[in-house]
Amino acid sequence: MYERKIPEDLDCGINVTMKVLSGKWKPCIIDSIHRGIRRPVELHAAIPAAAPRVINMQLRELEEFGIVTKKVYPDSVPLKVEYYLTPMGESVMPVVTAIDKWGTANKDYVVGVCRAMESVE
Amino acid sequence: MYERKIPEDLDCGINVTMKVLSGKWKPCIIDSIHRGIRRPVELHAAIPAAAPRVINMQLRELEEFGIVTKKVYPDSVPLKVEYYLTPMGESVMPVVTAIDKWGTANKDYVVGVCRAMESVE
DNA sequence: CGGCATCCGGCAAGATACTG
DNA sequence: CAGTATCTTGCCGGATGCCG
Repeated sequence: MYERKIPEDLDCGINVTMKVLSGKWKPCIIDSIHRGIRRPVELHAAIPAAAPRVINMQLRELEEFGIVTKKVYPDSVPLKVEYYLTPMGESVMPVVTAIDKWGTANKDYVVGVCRAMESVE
Repeated sequence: MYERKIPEDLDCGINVTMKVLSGKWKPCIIDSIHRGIRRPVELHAAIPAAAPRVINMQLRELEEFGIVTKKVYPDSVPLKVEYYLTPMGESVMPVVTAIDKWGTANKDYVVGVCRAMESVE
């Protein structure tokens, strides 16, 4: 669902959620924060494939939508920052959980299909 | 969540689902088919913003993953085709439903945030 | 460490036109 | 109506480098 930029027709509930969750790593990031991974470096360690810059971008987008909040420790050296889910962010968890659950349950199947597709090309 | 093409790291359940649902209109299409909208024209009517070509592309991708099946009526003039959810497709419905539910519940909030963002730029 | 600036490539998706 | 072929484009995200 992470996808491309979203249908502007926000009448449909689906599109509304898409608008907020669209971004290659947003669901992963939300899930990670929910699990207690709060600092950008840690997020990058948890999701190595996502470049720090991208993580940062997506965090700010999520912040704009009130899904996460940023807490800065100004006196900390080196600089320390933490992200938390807001109540609104917590309310999206059922969506993220559903995504994770289906993916986990059907991982083998999907991987199988992917392999088959690759071997054809 | 519809998003860009997905993390190849299919260890994470989230990425697995992303792999299957990524595409600007896939969740909408799945939801529509589930509601009994089966023909491409009807789907286009239901989702006017999605060009027929794109709907077709995404249908084929969903077909590759075994989420939908195509039924052709060869003797029908004009040509008639119908798409159905497979059992695997039905199993994704909880995800789609969760997406729709959250979006519907928070539509006003999200629209509000979007407006605020626009007026700033 | 956190995060902004910049440059660039890829690819999904829009537009259009054409077959069966 | 269903679907393909082309061409074009918007823009997300990857890569690097630098600053506080």
